[in-house]
Formats: sequence, C-alpha cells, structure tokens
Amino acid sequence: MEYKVDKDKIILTNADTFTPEGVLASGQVFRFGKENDTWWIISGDNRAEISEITPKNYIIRTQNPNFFVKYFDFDTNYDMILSRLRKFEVLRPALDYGRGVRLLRQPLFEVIVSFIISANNNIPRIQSSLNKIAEAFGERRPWGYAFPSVEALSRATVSDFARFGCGYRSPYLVDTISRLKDSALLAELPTMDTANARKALLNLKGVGPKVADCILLFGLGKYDVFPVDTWIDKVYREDFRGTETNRQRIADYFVSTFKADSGYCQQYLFYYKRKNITLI
DNA sequence: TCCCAGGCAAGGC
DNA sequence: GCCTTGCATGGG
Repeated sequence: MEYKVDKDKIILTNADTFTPEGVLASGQVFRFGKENDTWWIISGDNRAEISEITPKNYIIRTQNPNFFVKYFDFDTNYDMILSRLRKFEVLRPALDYGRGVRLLRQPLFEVIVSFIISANNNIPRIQSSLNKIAEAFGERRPWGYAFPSVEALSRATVSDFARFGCGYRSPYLVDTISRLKDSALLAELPTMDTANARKALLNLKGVGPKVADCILLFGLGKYDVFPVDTWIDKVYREDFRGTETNRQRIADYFVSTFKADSGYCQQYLFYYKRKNITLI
C-alpha cells in the first residue's frame, strides 16, 4: 500500500489493508456516514471524504491531508501485524473478513467523551448523541460541525447531555469534562505508560475498565490492551471456549495471549463478530 | 412486555 | 478485594 499527499487530498494505491467500512464502521469512531458511494468522516476539527476510484485505489479529499495520514495510521505496516496474528488459527476467519480494518489515531478528548457515552449503549444512539453534541457546542464549519474543545464542552450542563440522549451518563460527562478542563491530564496522558495512564483514566467518572481500555487503544495508541464488551464476551465464550466470567480476567487472558498486538486483535474480532449488523 | 446495547457507580460482604 | 444491583433510553 502506498500513499501520496497533495494539498487537498491523499491518493491511496494498492490498498490491501484499508477499506472505508473497516476503518469507519468498526465501532471505534462514531461521526461518519456514507452518501452514494462516498464515505465521510469528521474527527476533531477535520473532515474527509473517501471515494474508491478503482478497486483498492482511493482518493481521500480533505482540507488537512497531514492530519488524516496520521489518523488512518498509513505509516504502520499492517501486513506485519496480520502475519503475526495469522499464526493463531482461531483468528483467521476474522483477519480474512476484516482485511480493511485499521486502528485510527483519534483526538484524545473526543475519544474520552465518546466512550463514556458508549457504556451500556448501542452504536446508533452513540452516533446520535455525539452529532447533537457537536451541533450544539462545536464550531460551525462549511462542511458541518467540529467536535467541541474541552473549554467549549465544559459549558454543557447535565440537562444538555440528557437532551442529547446521554441518559444516566450525563452527570459523569459534566464531572469528567470539568476535571479535564481544570487539570493537565489531557497533556500528561500521552506521556504515560499503559499502566499509569489506565490508573489515571479510572479516576474519571464514567470510566471503568472497558472504557479505559478503549481510550488507551483509540485515543492513546496503546496496543497492549483488550477492551472486553458484550461482543468480545461472546467471542471469548463461543470461539475461545472460555469459562471465565469476570471481564477483567477475560481481558487479562487475551492480553497475555496476544501481548503487544492485543488491540489490533480485539478490533478484528469485534468487527467479525458483528458482521451481520451494518452501521450504514 | 421483555431483552439488549462497545458498563459503570455504589453498596454489601 | 469480589459480587450484585440499579440505571436512561431507544430499538427489536
């Protein structure tokens, strides 16, 4: 796979390890969509549109190509990751199906808010809540609404979040956003190792073990974590024939098995387990 | 009506 | 420490 950066676009060729569905509709990001055959994605204060020109050749139009080179993690060699994971026979159907999956490098604050909302929630409603948050508190751009800064979203109240459908998570959001605004955590978290960052995240309201692992994986680029939600719990029981019921211990089992590739592995398995549920 | 959704906080032990 | 319970909300 090769890419070329222009001033208003990225040209992606021989894309064996990238599909719009695999990166956008795999449950790691929520503000995206598809119109006709063009996919759109908004992250932070950036938007891109992805079109397939010919099979495995894409054009990504955006005002900020450098942001999206990092965002889509085009400098990471997924062939290497896939060849390491293919040694585990149990993973092969998921790896074949999820050829186009990649782990996105998303803005930290947006990931924290998104995954607090994700707790015991379904993906369409998470998408709806996040879009309403952006429309109410994000900067208006020619292409839509940016995700709000921590300062802007600290003006949102519990009843604002309730109005956006965040339910009982609303007070958690207000508390955590206020703490992020009044501390140096958002700057310090990227400098911490996995264990210390996890401890710091678990002190935030609305952040438990699973949400912390999602933030570590999607917002901090830590790949030695394995978020266990209801779907991965199914994978564990049905495909790995596991008997453990405690989700923390299930996560520990997966990390001890897949080590530094755990995060990638988890995303392929999640995407494969939900393959009959389309998000678009 | 009941069950489920990328679980967490709080309380009991 | 581990285990149970209640929880907003919309969709199937």
